[in-house]
Amino acid sequence: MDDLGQADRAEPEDTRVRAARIQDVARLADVSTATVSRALATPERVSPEARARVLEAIAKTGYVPNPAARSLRSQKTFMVLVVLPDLSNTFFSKILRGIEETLFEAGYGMIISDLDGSPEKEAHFAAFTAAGRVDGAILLNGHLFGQSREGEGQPARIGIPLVALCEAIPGADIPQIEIDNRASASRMTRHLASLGHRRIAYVSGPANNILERERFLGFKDGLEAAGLPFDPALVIPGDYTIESGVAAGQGLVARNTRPTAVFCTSDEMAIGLMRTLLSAGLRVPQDISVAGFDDIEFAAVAEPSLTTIHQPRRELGQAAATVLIDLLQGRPTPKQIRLGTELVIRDSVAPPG
Amino acid sequence: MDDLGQADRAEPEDTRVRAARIQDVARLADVSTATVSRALATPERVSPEARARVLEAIAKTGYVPNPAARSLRSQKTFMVLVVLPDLSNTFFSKILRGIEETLFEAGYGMIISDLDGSPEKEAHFAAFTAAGRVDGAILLNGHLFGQSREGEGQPARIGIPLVALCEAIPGADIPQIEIDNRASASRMTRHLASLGHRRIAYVSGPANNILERERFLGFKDGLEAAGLPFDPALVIPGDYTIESGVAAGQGLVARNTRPTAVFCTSDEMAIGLMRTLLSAGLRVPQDISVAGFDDIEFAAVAEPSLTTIHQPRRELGQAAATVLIDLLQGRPTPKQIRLGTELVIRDSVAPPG
DNA sequence: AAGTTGCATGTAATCGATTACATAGGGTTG
DNA sequence: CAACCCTATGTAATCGATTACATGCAACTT
Repeated sequence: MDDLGQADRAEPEDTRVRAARIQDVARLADVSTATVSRALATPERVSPEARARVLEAIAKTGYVPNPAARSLRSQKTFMVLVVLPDLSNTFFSKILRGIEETLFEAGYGMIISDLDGSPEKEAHFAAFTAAGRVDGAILLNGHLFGQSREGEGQPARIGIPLVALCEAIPGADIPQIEIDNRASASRMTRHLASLGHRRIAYVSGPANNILERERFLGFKDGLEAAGLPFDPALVIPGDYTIESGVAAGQGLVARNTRPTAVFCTSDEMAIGLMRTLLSAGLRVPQDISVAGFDDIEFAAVAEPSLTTIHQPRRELGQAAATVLIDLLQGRPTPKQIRLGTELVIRDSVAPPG
Repeated sequence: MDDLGQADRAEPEDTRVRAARIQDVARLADVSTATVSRALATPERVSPEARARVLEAIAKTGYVPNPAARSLRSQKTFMVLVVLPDLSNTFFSKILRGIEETLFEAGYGMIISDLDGSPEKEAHFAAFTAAGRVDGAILLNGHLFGQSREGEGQPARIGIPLVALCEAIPGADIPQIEIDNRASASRMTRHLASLGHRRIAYVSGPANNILERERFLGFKDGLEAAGLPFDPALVIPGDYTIESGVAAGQGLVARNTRPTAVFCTSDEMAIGLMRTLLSAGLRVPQDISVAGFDDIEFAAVAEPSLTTIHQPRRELGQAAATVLIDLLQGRPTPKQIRLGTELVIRDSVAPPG
């Protein structure tokens, strides 16, 4: 019966080669499939001789375990979902790299979901995770799946480990990996003030964004620490994109009394804003200082080079992946990790003229 | 026996909720599992009444098919691997977005592999695909898995559909999605020549890179078309990164006779190079013109704004994903797609001073 | 009315691994 | 030497879907 079964499928003269199965390895090594499986998963539980024969057979057949079968039985996928709001944003790419390399070393693959502000996409990926296609997820988008719907702090329960990266998720009982946005924004504001700036404008992120809220608080902290009044007229709405920086710049150019310094809460906005100021004939930093936030690659080669807050993006990604893997493997994890930032002083900020 | 089997696993008072299985749906809808499966896969083969009951049961249970089980049986994963040389490179992010959105609409997920120049990572992902974790792959890295080893045009045979994006893979019998690099480079060269530039430097990509080879041929085509001689002394090595642009700029600054225009084969190099020239007190474009290639987001807001070749990055990604999906679903596909580029004229290029 | 066709559905084999349980054999202990 | 334990290994159930094959029934043909 066994032989018949084997013979049945033994038609290798067919056109294409079928991938080797665990049975093929077992037969070649003259052991059972259980031993093959054990030789790979728990080598210490298999005799050295058997192990050697199995490894040889694996090398000979080029056997690679079928992940679908493995996952079906063990309920593990060795896949992690990374949810982000905008894949084409420069800021995320280095973070992704940090995530990817850490996951890779631990044997996990990375599936990316670019939500792009679409609730249906979000619903799809919620179902996706619920269906057990991934073992865990890293959320860069600032909220849990379906949190908008459910109100409260009780969103659709996803039964897998989650980690929030960069954008902390208020009320969610999951590890948060982030920088201290408030302190960093305060730091930059104080730096500007310490150079003598008294009228400092603030180009914001999107309303309701958690980063924006923190940075805005930090901005006000900084003003207060420097003994400067807060003037709402100096708050310019933005959304972290180059385009919104350009728009903010146009608004500034049109004013008759201008601030002497502008603190943009992303480098992309700062670069877009500088561009607009320069085109209008203003000089940076002589006429107006511009500061950014993030320290993306282009900050150092902008003209003038950009004074900004450095975020350790790669390390943020690595930390998030590490925490998630610890969660997945049942190790204890911290509830919160805060990585330090640095004030990077370049040429776009100077004392007021 | 059936009942016993059911009773066996019916311990729902346990702590966590188990995901609904096809059996749960079948029982609730009072049909067999086969009918549930058919109601989803081939609705026309199920009576309207049964279908309605199944759909209702699915809604009630929140059933989502287990992908591991489905994939084990049907040998399909609905996952696509995207292989790229450097995830943190700005150039790729918009392409990725084009790929992701197209795959998503067709019901496919995207797994990303950042090779980072590591042969072992490449080997890992070759095994990964061979193990059937993905249905197909989009290669942005210019060669097939293991092509370096095997020599010739006969690399380790991966039994799944592949598509090459941006970097054509010579000798590989797979669809290629790309722009006409040679014609585009020629176009830019002729543009510079037409403004009166006679000494045009060329900052190259990495040696042996297929894009580099094509663009270099285009550069020489352009010179020839304009009746200009080719001078090897005006070829400056680069590797598409900002840093190599900076280095190229330093080399230029140190020369006593300089070209009047520099054609950089990536925007990142052009921006790094401009930065260095400006820091050295040279004016762009008055003293020296600088042109780029790619038209990344920052090209328009660089100072001065960058004259470059626009690549339709999102559309490239979409086209590659579309072709791959067609391949996966057995539809006929073109062997090659070439998307058009555009010469974008901005401020970094002017007639020689 | 008997035979044929086709639709809707159910039964059970199957995909390929993991792992609970069973077992054989060697070693240790009293 | 009997009782016991431990190690290495095998047997077979199991994960949850898909799908080949079987079946029952209604409608149609001659």
